[in-house]
Amino acid sequence: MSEEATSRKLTELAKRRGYFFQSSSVYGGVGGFYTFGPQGASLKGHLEDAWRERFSVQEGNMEIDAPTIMPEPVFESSGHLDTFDDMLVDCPECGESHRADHVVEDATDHEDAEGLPIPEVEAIIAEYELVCPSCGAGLAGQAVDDFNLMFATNIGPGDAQPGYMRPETAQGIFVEFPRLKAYARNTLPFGVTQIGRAYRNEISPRRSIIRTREFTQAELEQFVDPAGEGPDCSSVADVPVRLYPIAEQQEDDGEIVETTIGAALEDGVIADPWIAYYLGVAREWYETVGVDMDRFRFRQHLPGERSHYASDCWDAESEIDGHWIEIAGFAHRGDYDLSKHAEGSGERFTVFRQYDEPQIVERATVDPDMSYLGPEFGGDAGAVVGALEDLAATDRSAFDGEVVEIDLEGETHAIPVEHTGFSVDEETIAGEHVTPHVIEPSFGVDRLLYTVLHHAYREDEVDGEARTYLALEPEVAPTFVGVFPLQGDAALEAQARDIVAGLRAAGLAVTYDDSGNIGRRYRRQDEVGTPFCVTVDYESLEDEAVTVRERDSTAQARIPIADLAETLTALRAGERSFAELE
RNA sequence: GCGCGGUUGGUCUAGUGGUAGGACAUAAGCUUCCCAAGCUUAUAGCCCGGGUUCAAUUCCCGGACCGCGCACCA
Repeated sequence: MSEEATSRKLTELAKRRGYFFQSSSVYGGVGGFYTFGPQGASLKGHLEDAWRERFSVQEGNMEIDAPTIMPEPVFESSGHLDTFDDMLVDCPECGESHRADHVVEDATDHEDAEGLPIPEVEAIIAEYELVCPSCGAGLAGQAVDDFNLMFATNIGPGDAQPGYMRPETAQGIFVEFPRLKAYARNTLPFGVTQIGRAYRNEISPRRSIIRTREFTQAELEQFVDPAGEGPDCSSVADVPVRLYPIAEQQEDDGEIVETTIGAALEDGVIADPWIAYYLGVAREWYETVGVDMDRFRFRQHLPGERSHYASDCWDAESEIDGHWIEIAGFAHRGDYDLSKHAEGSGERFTVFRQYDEPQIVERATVDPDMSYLGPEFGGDAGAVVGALEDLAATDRSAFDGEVVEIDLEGETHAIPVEHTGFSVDEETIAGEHVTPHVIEPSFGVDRLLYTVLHHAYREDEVDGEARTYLALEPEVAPTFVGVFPLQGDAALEAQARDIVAGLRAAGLAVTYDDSGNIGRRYRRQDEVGTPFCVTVDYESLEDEAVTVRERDSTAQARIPIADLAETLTALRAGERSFAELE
């Protein structure tokens, strides 16, 4: 079975069984938008719940939920308005599309064509008679198109307040940093998570739900003190990982390095301990939700590949269709975002770091006697005060004599020191304001869901009959247990419905099915990945026990109805294995 | 955005200038009963717009969408 065949079968299964499908297709559909059906919405919810539990709850981080539309200044500061904006020019001969700014930069002295207005770029192309990099045809006179990957909108009536659909959930966290750090009681490190939708007006959405225009991210912004210690990595030191670092990618025969988090950190393959820590946590977590570790690796971004904000970045990649796709990114964003928002908003995006020991410093200050300076200097009095303050900070010896001399617009003035209020005092400095650095593990939920389905897809034979099933982890499977009466019989149906009610009351996701023969019902549940089925037969009416059947092995075990909820709950939690029930 | 290929019930697919057939699935009934059994019946389809034609699901043009390649993926 080729990988492409799996993709086709999975897409068909996803449509037919309600995992995901093209959105708005009754109106012809729209590219890059998918609806998650009943099974898909449940699976996605379970994946999000599992992520929240691991990365928010277990890490002691805080989760927020920010708007998907934000006003223009947010994206002016974040850089998305400029760098998310491409200029494209089409070749009239071969039809190839090229980045106009790159064409200009490659062939002329202009180094920052991206910042130029479009008419100017068009003029440069005409002036230099630039040609298509692919076929050499002249590009002069071709229109340069402006394309920003953010969806634009207007907030309120008219166009006075432009806004954009967020292209990543991260900005919703960054802009609220001043308030969030207060919730963290002004102490680093702390982490903030968010699970939500993000939007990118992709030129060409492709490959099912791998690249869409609306997608779900689960992001964690870990705010750390740049001079602080890293996290305790001992819990992840022994986690085995497959790494594809820059050095290996640049080799002709570069290979994936099999190592552990601890060793990679020690060898410097992973530079930052926070990145290392979260790579370890992520690797363990991915395995619990059903990512095949034989088709999983961490790949480091090449220098030219990194985002405008990142100093280092590792991607988690899963193998699908024989291709590696990015399912998470772990970026070191430095203080880029917080500094930019501090600059853009004028607010303070720092945390006060207390010194272990307060520092005592001598500080020379002035407290000028304005009743003297005012009459003496009139309108220049303010400037004189400024000059005195500067002088006190830079050259306190100037105040040693009876008078102090200052320069004001080329003229020298002598001011009696007694009127300057000059003094040298000891000042206690308890700490300093630091702009935190940001470590950002950013997960693509849709791509994870696709990976989990792909890695769970199985075909086998049961009693000579072909079978398709999804070997989903019980924790994330949309339906946990199917309950069937062995045949259409009022007594069996009544007991089966009692069992359904009991299992639902115990918090399990249950489906009831009395249609068709028992084998057909097993196959239905196999195909959507339900891990267990319970069948009520005539003996059940006598002995108050039912048959529990496991999806992957099709093995069966007889369980008393009284123990059913408890047994199934233990199976879901992984506290018991099915084999020990048989 | 460019190039190539494609679009027929829920899904997969056959076929045609005179509006379509199958398989699976679904529903009802009979029968059977622990792994997709059988019989009967039912529901349900030619992506959209324009052109050519007496007549277009079919031919032509445009569009939407899907797949692949290029470009793009901050």
